[in-house]
Amino acid sequence: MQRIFEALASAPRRRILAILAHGEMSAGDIAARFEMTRASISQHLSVLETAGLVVGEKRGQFVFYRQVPDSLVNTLAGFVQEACPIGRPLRHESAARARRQKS
Amino acid sequence: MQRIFEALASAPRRRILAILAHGEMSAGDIAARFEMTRASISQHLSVLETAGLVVGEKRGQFVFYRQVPDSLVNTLAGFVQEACPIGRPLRHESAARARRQKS
DNA sequence: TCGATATTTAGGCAATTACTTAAATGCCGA
DNA sequence: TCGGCATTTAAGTAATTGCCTAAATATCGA
Repeated sequence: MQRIFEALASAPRRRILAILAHGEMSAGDIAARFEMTRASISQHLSVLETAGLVVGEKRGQFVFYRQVPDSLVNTLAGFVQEACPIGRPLRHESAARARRQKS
Repeated sequence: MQRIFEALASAPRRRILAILAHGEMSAGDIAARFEMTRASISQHLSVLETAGLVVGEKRGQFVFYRQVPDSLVNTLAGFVQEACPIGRPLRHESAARARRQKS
């Protein structure tokens, strides 16, 4: 929980998650999308992995990273449930609030 | 966005949000729930307010804080949409993933 | 108006973060 | 087995964070 939110506090790390939303990718290919050294990206990946948001799998010369399913969304959903005004299931929040605000 | 995730990276600040989920509360009453000086809580409240997650309203001697509706949930929902494997609406995530995992 | 209460602001300090460059590790193919 | 590529680890540095204490600001009630 703490580690997940710390991981999400960094824009490059959020961007890495967005990239990995489309499928796995090697560390080098990820790094190629940033203007930052490979070492720095490796550190970001390690933060994400420690938080349990991604896993890296070494295949030959490369390390392929992918998202851990559920981890992110479950944490955020759980947090929203205790941090948002009670009695408002996550799935209805947007519409329900819009209605309430209008009236 | 950046400010919101930075705000959420702190456990005390997340706890403040959870407290304010039940309704508004004065800065002092919030601070009373923490083992931390009022000055520190005031700083946390200021971070949350700068992020647009809460607003403080001065009434007499007190400043009452409350959550800004939608702000948190909309940001998180928007982020999940681009950071999670595509084609999975937030409202179905938990159940759908549970089913998928079972099969 | 005075003294007490509520809150914020200012200044300082220790710990952490986010980069960097350089070196180490591991795997591949000639 | 050697040279080269992919990646991580190590070490250093500048900037930021989170807390504190002390001081400032504003409001209340007598």
